[in-house]
Amino acid sequence: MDDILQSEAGQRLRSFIERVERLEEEKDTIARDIAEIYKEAKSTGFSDKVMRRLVALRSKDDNTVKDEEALLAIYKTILGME
Amino acid sequence: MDDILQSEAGQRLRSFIERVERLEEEKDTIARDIAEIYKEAKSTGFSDKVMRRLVALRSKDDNTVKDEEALLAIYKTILGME
Amino acid sequence: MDDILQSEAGQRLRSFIERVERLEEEKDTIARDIAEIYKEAKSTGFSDKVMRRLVALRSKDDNTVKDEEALLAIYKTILGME
Amino acid sequence: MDDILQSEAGQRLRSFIERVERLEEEKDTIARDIAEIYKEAKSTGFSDKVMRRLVALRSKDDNTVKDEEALLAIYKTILGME
DNA sequence: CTGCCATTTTACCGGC
DNA sequence: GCCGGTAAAATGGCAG
Repeated sequence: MDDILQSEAGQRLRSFIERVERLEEEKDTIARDIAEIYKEAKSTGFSDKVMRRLVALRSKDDNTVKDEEALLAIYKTILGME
Repeated sequence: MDDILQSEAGQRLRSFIERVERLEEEKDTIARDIAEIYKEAKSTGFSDKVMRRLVALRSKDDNTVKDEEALLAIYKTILGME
Repeated sequence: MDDILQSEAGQRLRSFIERVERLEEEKDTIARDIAEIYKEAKSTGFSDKVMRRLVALRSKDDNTVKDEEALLAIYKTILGME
Repeated sequence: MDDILQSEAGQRLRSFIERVERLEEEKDTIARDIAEIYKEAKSTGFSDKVMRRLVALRSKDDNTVKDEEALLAIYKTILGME
């Protein structure tokens, strides 16, 4: 079994996994930080839900957003949702 | 409208949003890095899918995993899944 | 082992699992049907993405929707997104 | 505006949406039924979490599962996870 | 280019 | 009322 653990392949796999794990940890930390901010904002009276929508919105191409909104409005009209 | 933009609340909201956006950017970068590693590993002959499962597995509490596995085995037996 | 398979508990577990599986199957069938409709709609020129938003919208309480939209508009103003 | 509401396209859109909504309703009902079963099973002493894993497991192709498990075991060995 | 699969994100619904 | 976990939805990447 030693030969497997010490093998080229084994060392490569181990390296890949460890690199991923380190990055995952960083990612989780950041995700937690983001959650913290929303929480803080919420406790100040802002809606975290709406803030999330806002952030998502800002990250998208402007024209795409406009187009979709326009289409949505049309569909609403067709369905009589004024 | 200037009063809204300049208001305490306005400045706080702006600050929250900008902090989130900065962190989101970092998170995306890391996510890309992780994807890169899996891709590289895959091109070396490893299964990225199984590697992902492995990473997920290692991130969980050992006893919890053991307990669930044990229970799962029992249920399988009961159902005749060998 | 026969005693486990034949036990009260075993029979109950089996029954639970089988009932779930039957329902899951039905659920999947319906999900597929829904996907079909969106696909058909898309091929007729409608945007499936916008249609999904529309359906989601209609399933929510009107006031909730209105309130969120209003808040979003306010936040946009604060951030100078016209 | 009447022409839009009465138009071919309008009627088609309306029909699509309504069909989707009807199916979504059915889907929700079934989902509720499934939740009920798990709840009942749990109150009888079974782990709903493990039962869910079991159901998921059974819904997958046997060989795929076997192959992945085998590979996972190999990777674990390589990493010295007993 | 389209459909499929996996991942991520969001919403929901329990328990505490 | 908050938080955790769970299920659903949406997005993005991959293969055919």
